[in-house]
Amino acid sequence: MTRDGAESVERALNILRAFSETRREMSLTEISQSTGLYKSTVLRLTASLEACGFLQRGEDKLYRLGPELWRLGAIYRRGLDLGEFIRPVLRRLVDTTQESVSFYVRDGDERICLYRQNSPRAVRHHLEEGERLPLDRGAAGRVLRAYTAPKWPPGAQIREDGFYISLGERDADVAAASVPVIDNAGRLRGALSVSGLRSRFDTKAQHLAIEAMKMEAARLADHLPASD
Amino acid sequence: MTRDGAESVERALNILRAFSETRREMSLTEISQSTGLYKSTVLRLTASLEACGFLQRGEDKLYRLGPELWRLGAIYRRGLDLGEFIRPVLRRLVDTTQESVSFYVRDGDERICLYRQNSPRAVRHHLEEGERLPLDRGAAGRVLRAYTAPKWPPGAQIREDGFYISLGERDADVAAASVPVIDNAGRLRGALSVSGLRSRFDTKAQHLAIEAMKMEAARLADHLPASD
DNA sequence: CCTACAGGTTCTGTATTACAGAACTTAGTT
DNA sequence: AACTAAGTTCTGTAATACAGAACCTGTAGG
Repeated sequence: MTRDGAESVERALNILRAFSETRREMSLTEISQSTGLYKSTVLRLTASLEACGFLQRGEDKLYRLGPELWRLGAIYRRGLDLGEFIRPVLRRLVDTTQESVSFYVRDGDERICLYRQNSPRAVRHHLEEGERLPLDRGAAGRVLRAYTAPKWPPGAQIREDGFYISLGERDADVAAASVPVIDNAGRLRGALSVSGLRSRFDTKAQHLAIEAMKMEAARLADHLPASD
Repeated sequence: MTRDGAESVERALNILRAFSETRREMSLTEISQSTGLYKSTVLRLTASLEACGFLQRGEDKLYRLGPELWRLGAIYRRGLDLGEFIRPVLRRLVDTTQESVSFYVRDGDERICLYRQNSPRAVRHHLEEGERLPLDRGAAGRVLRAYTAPKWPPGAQIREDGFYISLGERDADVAAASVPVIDNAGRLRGALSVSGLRSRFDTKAQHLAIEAMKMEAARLADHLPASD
């Protein structure tokens, strides 16, 4: 029994959460192994998920995520109102820096990578859209925190600089630089981040990335639609 | 008790489904009214939804959809692999026709509007992405059925024509034209559809829309990434 | 300042449900 | 034909989720 909720609901949601970019389809047995639930339990829970449009089961017996997630994900995304403007920016930044570029927003004590454009280079920092990362580590995390928690002591310096560079904070081989995206109403909408191999991301590359992101962030400020 | 599934799971999923483009946030009482559940039941089910990232509750006590839906919706969308290619097409078709343009896929006995670009005109056919519509009515529904149910008698003529025009099939004032999008492997990927006021959508406008959609569909065929 | 109302939260007895897990079915492989 | 693995069905029972009353809190109006 869960502390406040409904155990069977969380079991069903954990079935959904077992899907990922690399696990877009799963058999009954794979779901059972992944979630630790008995197959008969999985069968019963997936029947409800299918009935409500959250899962689909093909004639091959494999389960895939269902269209209701698209609809709800689109509602969530439109609440954010950003993709249309952010994606082209990320592409231009990849062209300029030749490194991977992301856009993050804060969610509680974490940050979420909403949009991502990976570097064309074979050796690159890999990350998936939708992934959650800590707030207290990594360039984008610190930038988001600096602009959303005014009383956080290190935030003053970050706001003064207007950017943050992390060298191996989350992963020893990865370096990243990040700048905030603030709209014309003065509200933080998220953080842009360029990340790549630390050995490549020298002072010159850092400077180039920061200037390019600052320019794009300023452009975005003029174009972002007002949020609610 | 549900026939095959878990009743509490379906209740929780119905809470999620109560959200829409026009109801992006709801109070506890609104969710209770919308779903017909007791407030204490809603409180318990939403606790699980929040714990798993499917809902968020602000300090204003309002519930909003959570980031896990973005992540799962993105997985679903990337499974489809289309948005990147379809959206620019829809914009060009809106420019050409000055009417609303959609892209649909079949899902069981329904079709889903995956992507949508509305007409800039004040009076226009409105629809939301993610919405489900019948398969047996409306231009896109018939096109999808013609290419996915070879034995459906009216399908032969539609395949021969390569398009379908509906005049007031779903809504008396709305007319639509639709063409299939078939990739280079010969697989149907969905249907493009232009829709607008019937009084405006005369023979000339229909012809223009169909030719423009056919051209775009042919271009898409060369660019669509292979699906699984 | 007091009262009323509406929304949100807590609590609990009990009927109902979801589960574990065995047994069975089906399909594929050797 | 035998074996294995995945999927499906079944059921006794422990555990759960629920209804709905009671309570709490904040706001508005008199």
